Amino acid sequence: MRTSHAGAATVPPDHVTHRPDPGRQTPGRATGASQGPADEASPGGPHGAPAPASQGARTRSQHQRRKRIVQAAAALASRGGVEAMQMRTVAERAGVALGTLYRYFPSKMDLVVAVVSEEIDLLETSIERRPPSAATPAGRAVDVLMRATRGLMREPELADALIRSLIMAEVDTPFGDRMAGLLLRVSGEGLTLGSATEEQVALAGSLGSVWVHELLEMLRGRRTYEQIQRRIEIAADRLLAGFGA
Amino acid sequence: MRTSHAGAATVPPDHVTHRPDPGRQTPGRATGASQGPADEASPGGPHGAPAPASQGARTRSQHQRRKRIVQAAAALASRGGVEAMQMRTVAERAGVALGTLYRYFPSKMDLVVAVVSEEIDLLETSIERRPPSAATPAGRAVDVLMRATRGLMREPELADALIRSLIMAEVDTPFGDRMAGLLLRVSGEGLTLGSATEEQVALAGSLGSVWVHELLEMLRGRRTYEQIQRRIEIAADRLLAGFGA
DNA sequence: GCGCAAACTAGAACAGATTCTAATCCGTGT
DNA sequence: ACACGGATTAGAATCTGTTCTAGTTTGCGC
Repeated sequence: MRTSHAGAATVPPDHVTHRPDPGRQTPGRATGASQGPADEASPGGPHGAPAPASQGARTRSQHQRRKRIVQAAAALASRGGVEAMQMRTVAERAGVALGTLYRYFPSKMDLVVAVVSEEIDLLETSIERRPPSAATPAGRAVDVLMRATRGLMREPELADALIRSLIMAEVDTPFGDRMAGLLLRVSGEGLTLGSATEEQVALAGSLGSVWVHELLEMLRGRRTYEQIQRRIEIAADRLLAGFGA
Repeated sequence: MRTSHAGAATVPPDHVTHRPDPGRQTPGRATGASQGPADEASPGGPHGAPAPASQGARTRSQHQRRKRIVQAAAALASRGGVEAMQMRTVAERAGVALGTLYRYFPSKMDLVVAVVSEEIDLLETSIERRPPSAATPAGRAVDVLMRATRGLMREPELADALIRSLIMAEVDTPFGDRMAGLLLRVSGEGLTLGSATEEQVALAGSLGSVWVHELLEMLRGRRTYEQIQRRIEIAADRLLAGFGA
């Protein structure tokens, strides 16, 4: 059962799959949610960081371990998709016990999310290094989205896996908001999720969801890169009209 | 392994999950895709109908059987979501053997898709019976989408399950196009997927993906009905501007 | 009435995710 | 140096989707 445990331990509970959990009811043992007295509300760095517990000693090797895990996962996923990224295999490649892997990532989805996070980090870095130069807000947004699209296209297996998981994930880490923020940032001058109007945030979010959808269609083989570009342009032109400073 | 069989048999291969299948490689036995000499390219009615083989005799009881299965599946899903809709259980409730269930629906996803199809049929029927009356194209589209939203909200478990599966499904049955067509129909006078311009189709599709995304957010508990409505209105106003006859 | 092929059935078998167990490690406080 | 608790580990055990097997049933043409 996926009844998420209350994040308790001195470990890096990197999970994100929480959900209201509307009375699941897997027969069999009904382990009451409980276990560790130790508490701590994961400070939550940028992406779900390991969040060292109280002290901070073992943290070092734990960071390494987490890194090895995500790395192994990404490697496996990049060829063969999520299916090839089997928990046993990941654990093996990362040199940790299956149980440990599950301690770091309560579910496969959490692991996938971690990998996706890294990808998004990469995109943001790329954007910083070479900001979109188009004249219009829509143009800049399209630039960013297509850049991301190209990046994902390079490893279709991984992309497919990640995008799907991303959508499926009962993620607490709003990737949607992250993309919306990114789009807002490149669209208007000093726009941010904070300073933008509710309408602007909604519109940026909408563009983001259109992009994800198109991406999905492409991965299904129903869209070519060009078609996506065209569609994103069409949507962006309307959704982001009048966003310029 | 999900290496889809070439649709061969005198049965109702209701599947839809096909995918390029980029070299899967489950170890163990590597059963060569083969088995039935009988062939037949499922005529494919509206939604993936049972598609009787050559004759047409046994079809009757098969229709019943298929109906019982989908019904059982929907019932289970409506309380407990996809997780509660276990293949074994569905087969049991429908009074068929697990093997038979798999003959009708090659994978769980196919079953889910069948259930979703019924839901969409319901929506289309509802629209016909009581067409949206708003004055603007956007208004009518919003009307339709929010009506669908309310319908899905009634059975959150089922909705969640279905929407997710729908997105995930490597469906050959483009639900997206179906929604887009529906939206086009209520937006412009004689608009249809055929008569609309490429841009219009793209825009209707975009609105559809925004809706799905918002729905997903709602199911994740990050949106209220009102928020969705507002966001859909915002997006529709821009995306469907100038759609009137 | 007989024989065949496809559809069905019951149930075993497999695979991969997730959970559980018992024993060992390791860093910290004493 | 010693005890303690959380972190790890190897591996068994569960759970559920999917596949496979062997035997039975059913509709049809002869």
